[in-house]
Amino acid sequence: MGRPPCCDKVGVKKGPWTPEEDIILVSYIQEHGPGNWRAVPSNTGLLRCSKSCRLRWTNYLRPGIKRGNFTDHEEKMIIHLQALLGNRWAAIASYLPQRTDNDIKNYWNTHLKKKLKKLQTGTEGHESRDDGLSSSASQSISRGQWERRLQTDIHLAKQALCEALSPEKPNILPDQLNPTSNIGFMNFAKSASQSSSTTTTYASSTENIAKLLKGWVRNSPKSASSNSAVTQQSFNNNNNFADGGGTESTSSDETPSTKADNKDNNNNCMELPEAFESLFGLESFDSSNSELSQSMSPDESCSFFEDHCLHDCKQEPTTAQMSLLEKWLFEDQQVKDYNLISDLKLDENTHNIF
DNA sequence: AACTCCCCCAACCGCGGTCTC
DNA sequence: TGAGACCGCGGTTGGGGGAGT
Repeated sequence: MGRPPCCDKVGVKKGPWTPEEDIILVSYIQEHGPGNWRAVPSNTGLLRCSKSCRLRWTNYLRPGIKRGNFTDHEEKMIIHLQALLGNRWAAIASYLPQRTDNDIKNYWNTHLKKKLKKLQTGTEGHESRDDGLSSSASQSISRGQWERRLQTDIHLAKQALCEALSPEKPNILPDQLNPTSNIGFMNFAKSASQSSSTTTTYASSTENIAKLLKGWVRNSPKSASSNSAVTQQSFNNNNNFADGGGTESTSSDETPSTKADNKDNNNNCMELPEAFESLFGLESFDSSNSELSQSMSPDESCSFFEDHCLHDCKQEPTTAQMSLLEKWLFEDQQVKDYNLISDLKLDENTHNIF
């Protein structure tokens, strides 16, 4: 193991990206679409490793990233999902499409961990261990307890999915959706301007780059599909919608992930276990939405959304799924929180973890 | 005003998983 | 089938900037 780092070559630049580099990268992606990162440095002349390029794109330059403060809803969702999924930031990020996994991770580490820890020490009246909430919340839950909860979650997810697949279920219009579950594509158009208030001068400039991409995604056929790089982060990466299904890959650039996405997209009619897997494993779930572009205007998003989510196979309710999932997450939250607390307390009692 | 401390977040690192040949 | 290449993820770092003194 221990593959040598990809960036230890002499002459590879590290550190903060400059606007010039960003423009070069964005221009290249505009032309070729994201993916095939290996080729990016050589083709662009950027003195960056492929990884750095990918990271810069996925965490910063790609369209639709919301910056700035997390809403209460996002915060609760993160807390809840973290308790459920652990530190699987990419998975968590798939529920918060405007946020990158890195953002969520940072937010957790810098805010939520402390906040919950404080809350916990406040309610429990004695200090907790110093190993952080993440570990206390997720690691302290014994595997058995976690699995028990998971069983319950599976049941709830199945119920939600059944409801979601029910034909009687009214279509959920995008503007009725919860802002965070709404994949951000409705709000995307606003996001750049909104977020600009919380970003640095340079960040603003990159947002401008992202804004430029708005038009690009709409106009460029190539950008539509390629997406390998963004697939795993799926929801986050809604710039790949243009062909309406991720069915076309960028010529020779089709990557494994692209194929996986296509496969996922073709698996819309899921059996329940798969559906569950999609809900928790997220890949399928994500990819079904990965085409949705945050680069769309709200109106475009609505129509696209309706076109692709409501008529496409039994996939109808991508948003409905999301909505139900959230419903499941939050309407049930009190119960779950109670369970979590109980579990944590149980752990505390039985394992003296705190 | 100068200095120190602390926080935040962009970026890096290393590993595991997957794909290709 | 196995080795190498590539990608994505999660943990960690460190520089910039704000807050406090």
